[in-house]
Amino acid sequence: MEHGLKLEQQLCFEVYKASSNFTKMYARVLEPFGLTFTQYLVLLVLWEDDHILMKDIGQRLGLGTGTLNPIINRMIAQGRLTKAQSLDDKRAWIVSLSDKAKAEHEPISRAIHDKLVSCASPDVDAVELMKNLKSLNAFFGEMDL
Amino acid sequence: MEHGLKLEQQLCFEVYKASSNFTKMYARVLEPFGLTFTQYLVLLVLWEDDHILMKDIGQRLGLGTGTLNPIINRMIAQGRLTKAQSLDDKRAWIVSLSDKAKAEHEPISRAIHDKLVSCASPDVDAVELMKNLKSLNAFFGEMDL
DNA sequence: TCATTTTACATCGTGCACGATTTAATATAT
DNA sequence: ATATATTAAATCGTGCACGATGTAAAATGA
Repeated sequence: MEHGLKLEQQLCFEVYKASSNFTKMYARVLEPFGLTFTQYLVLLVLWEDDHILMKDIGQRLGLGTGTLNPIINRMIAQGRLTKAQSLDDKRAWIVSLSDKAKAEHEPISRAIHDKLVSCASPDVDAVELMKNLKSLNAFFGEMDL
Repeated sequence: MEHGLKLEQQLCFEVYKASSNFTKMYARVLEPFGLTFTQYLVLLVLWEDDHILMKDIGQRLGLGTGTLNPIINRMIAQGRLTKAQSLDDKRAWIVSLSDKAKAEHEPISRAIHDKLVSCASPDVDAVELMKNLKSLNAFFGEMDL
């Protein structure tokens, strides 16, 4: 059936564009801090739970070691994170926030918040959109096809 | 206000994950054809309108020359596309489908369609989701902040 | 006409994102 | 107890994605 295919094609493309648009918007806000969007996501995780394992960060963000390891290393080089071998399991490494990164929580969150407020659109029902996206992602999570 | 910020943070992340999930799903279907998701998007454009300029492809997909040029070159190397200098404007290059790429339209579309049908979820209201995403992307398109 | 600006494309450097492979540590299963 | 398997990270290669810069062609303007 043509119709169903076409709809789904457009859906994947709209999601693709929305992700690109969000990333660009965040990139502009984060640029003065010397942060990328993905690095910001790592900080979001650690601001919520500090001193966690690489694998736990990867699991929360849906990123593998091939992606996450270089990001963490760059953030260590930036002086934002530290990595320490776990005593319980010598394979595992515990990632922690530096004082600098802790101090950045407030100003960065404010910068993002200010941007979102200044952009608020009445045409976009964020609550409804979130609900649909969560269903979609939950669905993807369960199917591993 | 904390609440508004938190919602938007989650929204950008849900969009980010949804895009990643779609890309992975499409990648698996396209892998037997030796195509990436982005290359498939280029084909979607050309299957609709053949013999168009680089800049028009870039505009439709929201990609700049730094991204698009290497993709087009790889697809030329694959024998899927050809590029010819425009006679009207010697700066511009016209991209066209090879016979191979035209012949692939049907089997690739069917493979994608079969995958989507086999995955159809009653929990996801695709129509509603599309509507919200289109509003969101239209909004991004108008603000260039 | 001729200098200036704009446009279309090419190139470069950085940073994801992914799958595949490797290495070391731990768990398991005889 | 020891071979096997699994796990946590690191590494590698490919392919986006983006901004910045370069180049040539075309459009603009005094």
